[in-house]
This record gives sequence, structure tokens and C-alpha cells, in this order.
Amino acid sequence: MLRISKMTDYAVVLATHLAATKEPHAARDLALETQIPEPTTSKVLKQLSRAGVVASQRGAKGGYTLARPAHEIGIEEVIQAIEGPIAVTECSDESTDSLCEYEPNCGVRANWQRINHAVHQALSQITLADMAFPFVDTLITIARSGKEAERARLGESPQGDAH
Amino acid sequence: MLRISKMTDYAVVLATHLAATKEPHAARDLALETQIPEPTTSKVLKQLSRAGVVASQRGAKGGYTLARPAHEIGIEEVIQAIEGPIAVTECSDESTDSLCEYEPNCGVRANWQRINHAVHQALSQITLADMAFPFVDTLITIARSGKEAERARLGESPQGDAH
DNA sequence: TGAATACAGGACTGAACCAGTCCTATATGT
DNA sequence: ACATATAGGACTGGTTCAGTCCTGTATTCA
Ligand code: SF4
Ligand code: SF4
Repeated sequence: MLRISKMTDYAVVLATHLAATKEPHAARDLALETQIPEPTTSKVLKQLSRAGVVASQRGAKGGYTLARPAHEIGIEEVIQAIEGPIAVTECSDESTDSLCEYEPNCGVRANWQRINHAVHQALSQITLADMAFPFVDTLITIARSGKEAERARLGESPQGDAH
Repeated sequence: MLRISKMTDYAVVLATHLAATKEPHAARDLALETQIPEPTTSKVLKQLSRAGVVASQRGAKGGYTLARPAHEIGIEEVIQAIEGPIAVTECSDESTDSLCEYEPNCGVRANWQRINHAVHQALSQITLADMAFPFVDTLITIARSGKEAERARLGESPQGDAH
């Protein structure tokens, strides 16, 4: 399904919630506001804290705030904090040199890596500030380059010698 | 990690392999060419067949061919054949009215659905003919619309009353 | 100081999903 | 008939995920 995990979803919801104010929010309060169970909320926020997405303050009057302004935090960063690096395929993990056993003779590897990069870029550019308002549709569109003609030509004869 | 399953990866590799010729390929032959184990290859191809991505011919001299020309089959279709509808979040499944329990008071739902739609579009436009050659980078780019200024302004004051 | 608050870290569990194999049935060509 | 090759589905071990809970530490304030 190409889906982010539930925990990651919670993370985006919570982080977006934090974007609303600069006051520290206790995990318990955020749980009440979002309806997400408190232990789970706490777990997610701890992970976000370790990843540097949110800052934490212990003790009474403590809580969580965003580590930086909302418009400087891309949701890719939030996703990565919970799930690790974005990698659409096993071979497109840019952090580790993860080796797929089929890699030596795999013809689609290079293209998957480019697709992965595009997704990564798109999610990096959408910030928590964007998520707080319904304007994302004006920000993200997938555009084909002017090489459409070339592609169509190649597409007509995929078995041709196109080296 | 926002990853497609291994089976889906195999499906794209196999389908791209089929794009090279119009002759029927037996599952066994494809398995040898791609190094993917034969039972797994067979399973994946059967799923692709049921989804209408590939056509099958039983009996001696039989095998699999693409159901349509390679440049008419988007990889989104291949992914969907194995994993079901693309849905980045639970609420962004366009096929079913899947209801998330947090949906009523979730502020990021609309934006996730737009992101999901963009990803869906991008993967639909990349065809098997594209995957057979390293030209995808010329085809997919993420573009921001001209509303960047508006966004930046909003991003500066996410806590402001922007209703 | 001591109590209350709130985060940090990690262990733990049941459930769901995934990867891969195998068996039986059916269709096709020689 | 017989060999070939797909169709469908059952089945299993392993892994990952969602969620909870416990112990420890830092901070505030009376
Ligand atoms: S190398 Fe090929 S088979 Fe291996 S993960 Fe990448 S795309 Fe998939
Ligand atoms: S409604 Fe909100 S919480 Fe539910 S799946 Fe969609 S984004 Fe996630």
C-alpha cells in the first residue's frame, strides 16, 4: 500500500499540533487534544525528541515544543524520525549501502533511485507550517519535463537499441 | 520506510523484463533471467495476470506477455496489482471509505490526501517503457507552484489567525 | 528537603503482515 | 496420451508493528 506507519502518522499530527503555539505542551495534554492514547503519544514524542524534531523540557511546567520554526521542518524529517530513511525500494536507501541480491543484474534499480529521490524531495519541501493549513495542493504538483516527445518515441519501441 | 514490498519490487522487475519482447515468457525462464526464485516468480506473475497487467497463455509454448504496450502501463498499476490501492495514510485510500478513528478532528487529513494524489499521479505517469531505460530523471520533478510567496508568508506565522 | 510533575529509555506482548514454498487442478500444443 | 505451463489457494516461519508498562532522571515549587 506504500503507506507510512500509524506511529508516523501520529508523529505528523502531533508535530503539526505543536506548530500552533510556542508554549510547551505536555504529552498528556497533546494526547487529550488529539485523542491519541497517552502512552503512544508519549512514545512518539520521545522519538521525535531524540531525532531533534522537537525540544523537550523536563519537570513541572515542562513539555514539548518544536525544535525549530514550523516552516523549517519538512515532514520528511518527521517521517524519518520514526521510520528511518525513506527508501521506496531496498536499493534506494541513501543512508546505508544496503545491497539487494538482485542488484548486479537489475535493470530498474537506477530509475527506482530517481523516483525515491523525487519523493524524498517532495516530502522535504512540505513543512509543518504547510500541513497546518490546506494549501498543500498549491505547492506540490508532479511535472513532466519537456522531454515528453523523446520519451514517447522510446516508449513506442522499448525493444529497440536505444543506447 | 515508506517502502514497496519485495513482491511488488519483483513485479516491476518482471514486468519490465517482459517489456523487452512480445514473445511469451514462461515463468521459469523469467526466473532464470532475473535470478528470482521460480515459485516466487510464478506467484507474482499470477497476481499480475489476474490484475490484467500481463496476459497469459497456458500449455506448451505458453507463458506471459504484457497485456498492453509497455508505454501504456504505469508502474502504479503494477504496484496496485500486488499491494492494492496506494494509500500513504489510512485516510487517503481512494477506493474504500476507510475511516480513521481520529479523522473527525484531524487537521492534516486533507493535506495527506493531496500528497497521496500527487504520488499516485507521478507513479501512474512513469510507464514500464520508462523503467526499461534510464530516463526517468528527465520525466519526474517536483515543482512548487507560483504561490511560494503566499506559503512563505503563512509559514512565518503559523500561529497567526489565518482563517 | 521533599513531593509532584514530566520526560528518557527500554523491555515486553499480542497481532498483523510478509516472503516464500508447495500441492492440486486446468488448459494447451504435439 | 503426454508433456508443458498457468490458476488458485493453502500453509508456515519470520519479521515488523502497535501499544503498554516499568524504572530512572531532571525540574519546579512549597
Ligand atoms: S536492485 Fe532491483 S531488485 Fe534490488 S531492490 Fe533495487 S530495484 Fe529491487
Ligand atoms: S485522518 Fe488524520 S490521523 Fe487519520 S489517517 Fe488521516 S491523517 Fe492520519
